[in-house]
Amino acid sequence: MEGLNPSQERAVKHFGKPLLIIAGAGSGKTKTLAHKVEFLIREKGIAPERLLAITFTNKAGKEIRDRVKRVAGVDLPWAGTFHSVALRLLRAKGKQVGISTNFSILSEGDRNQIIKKLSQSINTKPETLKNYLSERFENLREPYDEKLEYALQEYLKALKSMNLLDFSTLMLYTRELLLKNQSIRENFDFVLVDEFQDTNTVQYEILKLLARENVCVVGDPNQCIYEWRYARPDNILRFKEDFNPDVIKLEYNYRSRPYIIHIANAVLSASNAEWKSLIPTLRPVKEGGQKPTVRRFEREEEEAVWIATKVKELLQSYKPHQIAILVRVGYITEPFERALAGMRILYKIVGAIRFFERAEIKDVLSFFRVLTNPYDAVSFSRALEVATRGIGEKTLEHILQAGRGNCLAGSQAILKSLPQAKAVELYGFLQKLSRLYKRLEDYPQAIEDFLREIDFWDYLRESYKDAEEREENVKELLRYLRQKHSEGYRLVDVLEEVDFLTEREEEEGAVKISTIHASKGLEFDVVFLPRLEEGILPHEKAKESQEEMEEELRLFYVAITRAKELLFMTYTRNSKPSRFLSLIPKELLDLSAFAKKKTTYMPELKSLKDFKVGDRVLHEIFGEGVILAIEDSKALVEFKAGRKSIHTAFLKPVV
DNA sequence: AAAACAGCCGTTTTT
DNA sequence: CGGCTGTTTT
Ligand SMILES: Nc1ncnc2c1ncn2[C@@H]1O[C@H](COP(=O)(O)OP(=O)(O)OP(=O)(O)O)[C@@H](O)[C@H]1O
Repeated sequence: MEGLNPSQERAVKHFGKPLLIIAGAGSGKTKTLAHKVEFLIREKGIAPERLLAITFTNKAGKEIRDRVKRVAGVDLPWAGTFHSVALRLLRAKGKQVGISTNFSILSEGDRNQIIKKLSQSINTKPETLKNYLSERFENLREPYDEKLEYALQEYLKALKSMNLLDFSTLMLYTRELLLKNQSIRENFDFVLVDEFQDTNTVQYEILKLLARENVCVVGDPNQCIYEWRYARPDNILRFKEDFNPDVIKLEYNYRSRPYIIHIANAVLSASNAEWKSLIPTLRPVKEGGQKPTVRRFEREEEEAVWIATKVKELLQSYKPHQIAILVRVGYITEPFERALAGMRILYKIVGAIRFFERAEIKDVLSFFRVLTNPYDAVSFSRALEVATRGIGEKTLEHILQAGRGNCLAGSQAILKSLPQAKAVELYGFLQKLSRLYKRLEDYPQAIEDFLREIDFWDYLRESYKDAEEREENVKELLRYLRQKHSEGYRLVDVLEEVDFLTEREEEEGAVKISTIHASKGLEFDVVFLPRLEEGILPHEKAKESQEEMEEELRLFYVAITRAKELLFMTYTRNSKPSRFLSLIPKELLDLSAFAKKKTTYMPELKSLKDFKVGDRVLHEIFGEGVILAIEDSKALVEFKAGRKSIHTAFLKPVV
């Protein structure tokens, strides 16, 4: 088995019992999983169509499919996210749980609209209802509030009447289906789950209903960064109890240079997570490398220009797509865009406002959606707004009533009872829609003509200030449709892809600007981490709870461990430097920029925990000890091995 | 009843 | 800056 170390090889060849692979970043988890898929197919005779491989993103799913195709020459139809797998199951067997199988997916934005309306009707904040839905659907909590439960039931009814499913009801009904029809599990001979730390409760229950002995899950709880979305990193602990798996740990990091790994370990040592003892500390395989740099700037423009200059310089030795600027929040990217553009450096933003969530894109797609699912009132409303004048909320209500939810039938039905002007307008629109419908075979051309018929381009110019950019986006969408069409995609396939796809294909020749979240599982030669400031990382909103602060720390860990060769960490004086920076021992950093300016490394910051003189503490290497004195953030500790002065971040309280 | 407009808010992370 | 709300105009 070439290219694998002994532990990885053991994991690949393991068979006959549940397996848990638990390991830190860059230890080859994904690689091992990919090899395991091939091993199962080639050596164990598992039929590819009976192998379920669950990934965190659809992109990762596609990578596995492509790889299996390349290496083993077979298709792997069941590789994808929980959601895409759920979609396929419900399309095939949704009837068994009362779902009509031509349902469409409710987008995030439209979902929020519905939630907002419902929350108004029960006098709560949308946020409260949204959390309630998550508690009930993702976390499988029992009903615990009468009013909210009422709204939830209304929500379910609304979706049902529109023949729509959102991301959480997709999980909900899938679980229901699997509970009802246990034989579905017989369709799969092996189940694998990557990024297991970011699965939530309902997904775990789904896994339990799909898998028995032939199951392998792979994860790193320290890389759980979706707890805010009800991911449960402790599913790993539950898996250990429920499945009694063999456990294989991987400790060698093949990705990063040693300094980077030591920094990542130092950051992690401040975590108080319950699973800490389970995960081996990362050990570098690579050698050499440069110390990661920390720099401070007055303003974000200055920081951006410095980074852009550095990028320019590094482009001599690194490929553009091997350089990434990773940010905590999307809205701080403008200075970097400006600075990079100013230096004629091509860049690509990922994880920003997603292409298919843009208003103008949804405008165009709404016409298709109405035609494939005439009960989709959300899309119909949007379509009316774009293509007609004088037909609004009230008329739509009448339409829905007349058609008992079917927008197209309802429209036909009320034509007679409408004032003439409105009737003419609506009739004209229905005519155009019907012409579009008849030409759906060639949907790219049909929609292009349709858009012209409804004067869509004028509509764009009138409705939006930044019309040019939006025109560009629509043209991009048309190009995308033409490409899909030429690849043999039917319209329904395209709409399905769009529901889950967040990004258009990425360009090879561009530097990446991405959120840290969206960079999960990726790696880059060069990583810049700007704006490492209090309020940004850790984010202001996370400071209220210990759990969220832990997640912020993990986010920093994930960010650091994306880097293979070079890592640059910077902050501006808009705020105090991130407390997480002070977790890193100075010896691991290149701080030369500070030496010149005679500034101290960083202001003293409180560590995540408070210690007093006399506290018993634990250190990873020196063991247990007692604090003799505390100075700033360092503590003088008496260990068996002697007295040491240690940053409190590396100490854990002994209880 | 629908559209246009003006002034307000507050900015996480996304399958 | 963008999205929402309440108000005014058609
Ligand atoms: N045995 C090995 N020999 C050489 N290179 C390896 C080996 N195992 C993994 N690698 C390389 O190490 C890098 C990290 O691997 P991979 O992405 O699979 O790690 P991971 O554990 O999934 O990381 P993360 O948790 O950050 O997603 C990849 O470039 C991979 O090719």
